[in-house]
Amino acid sequence: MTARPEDPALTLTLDAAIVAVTGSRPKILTVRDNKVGMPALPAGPLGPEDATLELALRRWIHDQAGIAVGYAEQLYTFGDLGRGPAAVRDTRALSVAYLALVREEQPAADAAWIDWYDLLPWEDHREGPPLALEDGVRPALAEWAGDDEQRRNRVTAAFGGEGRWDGIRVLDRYELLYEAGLVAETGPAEEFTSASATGRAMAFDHRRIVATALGRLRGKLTYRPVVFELLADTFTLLMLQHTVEALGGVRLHKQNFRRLVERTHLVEGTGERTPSPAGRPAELFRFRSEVLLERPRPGLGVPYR
Amino acid sequence: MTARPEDPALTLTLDAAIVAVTGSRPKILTVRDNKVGMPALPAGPLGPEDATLELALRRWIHDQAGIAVGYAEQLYTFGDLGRGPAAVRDTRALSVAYLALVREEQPAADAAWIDWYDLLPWEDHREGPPLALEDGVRPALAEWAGDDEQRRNRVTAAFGGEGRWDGIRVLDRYELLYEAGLVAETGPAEEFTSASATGRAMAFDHRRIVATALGRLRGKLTYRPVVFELLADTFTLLMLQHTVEALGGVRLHKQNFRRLVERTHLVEGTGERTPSPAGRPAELFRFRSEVLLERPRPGLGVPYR
DNA sequence: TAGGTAATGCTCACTGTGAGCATAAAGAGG
DNA sequence: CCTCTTTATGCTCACAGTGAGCATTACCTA
Repeated sequence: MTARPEDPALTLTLDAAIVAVTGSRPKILTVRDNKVGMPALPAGPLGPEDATLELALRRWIHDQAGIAVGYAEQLYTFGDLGRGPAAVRDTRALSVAYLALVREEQPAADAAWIDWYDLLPWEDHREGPPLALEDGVRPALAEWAGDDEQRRNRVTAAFGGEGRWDGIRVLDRYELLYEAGLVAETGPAEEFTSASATGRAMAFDHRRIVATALGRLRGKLTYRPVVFELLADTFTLLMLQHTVEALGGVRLHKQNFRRLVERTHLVEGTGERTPSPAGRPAELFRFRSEVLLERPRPGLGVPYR
Repeated sequence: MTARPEDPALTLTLDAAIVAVTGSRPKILTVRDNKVGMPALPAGPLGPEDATLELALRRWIHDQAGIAVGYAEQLYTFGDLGRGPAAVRDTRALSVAYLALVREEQPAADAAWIDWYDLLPWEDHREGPPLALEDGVRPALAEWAGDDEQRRNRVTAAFGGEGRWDGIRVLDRYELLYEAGLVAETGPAEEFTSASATGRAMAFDHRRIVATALGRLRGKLTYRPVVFELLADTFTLLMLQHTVEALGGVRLHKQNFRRLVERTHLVEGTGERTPSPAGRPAELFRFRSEVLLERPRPGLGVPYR
């Protein structure tokens, strides 16, 4: 019952969900996979020289895309049989997925930033319950579930009942849609090809990885000040709020958000103010890294009811 | 920038942190590693037939230890150079670690259940701040940090300042102790060999995995009803409380705990009562799985101040 | 029958949070 | 200069959740 290496036919890649927020748009970096013709997550190898997985990730992202990753966090390791490019389908394609945050939408060779609500449209509730959800996904799921109580319960758990929406459960929702054959990756590709109710498809299981990343990020917001990894050094409270809203997929009460941010001492005002395009100019703030020492779990959570 | 398999000298194992709670004792299943002479986590291979990593894990745990795992969750993938058994040190020893929960301390061949506070003594605050922490770890860390503000801050962040203790940060704490050379795995093995202030050593980086598991489990308690995976079908509220306390490493206010459990409708009373060994007999409760449909994030969190 | 040990009920103060109302400080257009 | 528009900012109120205790009830054992 000790370690016993096996399974020689094994390939390993590091996949990265590289996230940036531009204004109110959360973006994710994708490359075009020529074989499949769909956007894919950038992936790189683990070299024999790399001391740790995370260092390997940072190395190849820097080498290949010229991006210096700030925050990085391991997400999940995917290793189902049959995943990965067809070329290696006879072997096991293992991939360790990472979430990486960068401050701006940096230009990268051969790559494109995609709004991740184009990939997961039902996750954006900033303008109220999205049509993609109410008119697209829910009815389709209801039909899929039929009278099967098991299925109905799973739908309820993932997508919530009356007024309930748990922003964290991104992966549950994607997996349910996948199983129900409602995403282009499984279902009838024609019906849902692109930008439809169930979003734009990605290569392999990459959309699952994106869903994992979004869920993890939403969860982490609450107890770690990760938002600031996505913002410039100084920012207005509204910019901060927009960033949190973009990630959480929910709109927040402005005054209460301000109160929360100030009460928790997450930021400190620089004396400066922005030349505002319209309206009263706002003060510029910066992240107070000292909070990390003062409170146990500093963060800017989104209150999902 | 697409997937590009590499690094052929790669071995993969699945390591499992199998957890049970007996009364008020959280336990973890270990095997004896004869090479190193220290307890190790059970590990198994990923076979070519295994459809998913989790199924592989369940398969070999069942085959080797005769244990049927209830809840299982992927924890983290470890792949630093130089980790793993010396025999494979020329290759990369990759290990995908899982957390698994079982209902009772089941007997298993060639394996032993260890109280995990023997491994991480500074994590048990049920009887107040543990001596291992106040008299052992803190002074040693203070000495290690010296005047280095960077180090002092890291100590504060992980171990908390006045009265602050974040139960979740188990891994941060272990890693800091590791880096400070205060655990037997790195430091002078003589001083801290066993049951000392910095706990019992394990083979390889397995104590790191245990720390990851404990941290994850403590976090998950708050928003998923995982405790019930560790309890029998019916239980008294005190048994439930003891289990939560065992995992959280903190004592709870009895009446308030009861109020919380009842208000959230996590359990329902069976009419039955326990023949109590002493005192008034308690009602037996069972988990109400319907909560999963009723509230977005049902759980029994431990309020770390 | 008294004492010990838990289970249960209930109160009170305080904090955090959701929702609004109201005011201040800019730029743009007349 | 005055007014309108657009944000930023201040402040209040009600209410739910939570930490801490006090008090009472129900069994068992000596």
